[in-house]
Amino acid sequence: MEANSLIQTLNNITILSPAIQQEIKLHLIEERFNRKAIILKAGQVSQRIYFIKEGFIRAFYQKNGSDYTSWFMGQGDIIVSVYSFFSRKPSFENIQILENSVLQSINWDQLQQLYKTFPGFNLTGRLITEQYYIKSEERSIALQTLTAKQRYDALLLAYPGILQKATLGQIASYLSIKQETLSRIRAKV
Amino acid sequence: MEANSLIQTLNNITILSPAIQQEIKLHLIEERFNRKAIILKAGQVSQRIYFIKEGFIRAFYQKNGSDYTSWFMGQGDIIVSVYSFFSRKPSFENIQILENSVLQSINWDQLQQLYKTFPGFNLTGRLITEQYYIKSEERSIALQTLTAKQRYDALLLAYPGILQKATLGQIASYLSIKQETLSRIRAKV
DNA sequence: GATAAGGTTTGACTAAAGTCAAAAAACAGG
DNA sequence: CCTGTTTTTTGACTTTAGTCAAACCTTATC
Repeated sequence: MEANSLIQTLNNITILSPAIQQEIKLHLIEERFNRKAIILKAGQVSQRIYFIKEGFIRAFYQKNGSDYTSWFMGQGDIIVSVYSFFSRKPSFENIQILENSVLQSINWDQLQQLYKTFPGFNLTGRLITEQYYIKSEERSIALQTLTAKQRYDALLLAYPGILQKATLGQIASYLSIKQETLSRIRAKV
Repeated sequence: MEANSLIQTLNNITILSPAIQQEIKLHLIEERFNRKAIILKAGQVSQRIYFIKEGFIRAFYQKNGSDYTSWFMGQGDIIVSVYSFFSRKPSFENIQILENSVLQSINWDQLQQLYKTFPGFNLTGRLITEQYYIKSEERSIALQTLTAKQRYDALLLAYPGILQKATLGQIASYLSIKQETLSRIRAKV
């Protein structure tokens, strides 16, 4: 089995039967995307759920004329605009490639078909959603209980190469501070 | 069928077969809890997932010597310390009754048994988790894009009776501001 | 209905982050 | 390697929220 593939990642969550694996492989497509490409635009309904085989990506939304980064995601992560993909409503967020990436994906209809054909596959979907829920909760806790400097340090720890991939403006918006503030935090060592 | 019961709420998400409904009813217990009772203490592994038939509840955690309210929840909500219940690790948060409540609940083993016996029930679990994920995301967005006053107004709108049930200290900690700041926001009308 | 405990408000001051503008540095293409 | 664009830093100033302490309410209880 190929390293860093979606199938392998799913198998690490819970073993999939050969039949499901076969069916997933049948629909999975692999694509390359270049830096700065937008793979989901706000206003569109998210149609595909992606797996990052290689690369670095962010999700962001705009409000009151500013950008807010929701997430950074790297190799091995599953990315999707949860709200739009699952509710089938227009997305409020954009998904943007930050470094040339190789993504595997399947579309909504195919995923629903998988759930229908293999009810037990809902277990995988549920576990992934639980994991992402916990991540989201951790983010809220960090925003409430850590200083801006501590959040910055934690981000660098989680994504060591991030300074080469994202701009300080993007990072600041993820940390919930202004770029000037981040610049001053960095200056102070 | 009883109004505001867990079974009814689950059926609104996706229709359950009579067999699953029967099995759930078999394990569901209903209990009354009084104001100030703690139904989950930090450090314990969360064993039960609750449905609020009636009442008002909050989850909070302690860090750096302060209380942080994670959630307020009312009638019709399903409550659980997601992290602890699903990972089976000690909870970092407490769940506290704010007004006398009637809760229905089942324990972890019984829920897993349900998932095992009825693989399609994972669909319900997945959809609920998706809903809660979206709520968590909305919370982060509110924290990033709304002023403290706007967050306060939104909370009052979501839970009109909250001022009679929770203290201003609890509300302030949910809004991510100090009690004194909330007091001043209220004074300025 | 006096008292204590819990909860809320106010005041004076401090700290942290935002704003706006401009300068400096880094980068990308021709 | 020059030039325009984007990104990052710096400065002066304002705004918002936090801190600590005291005073003031409200509620429950004896």
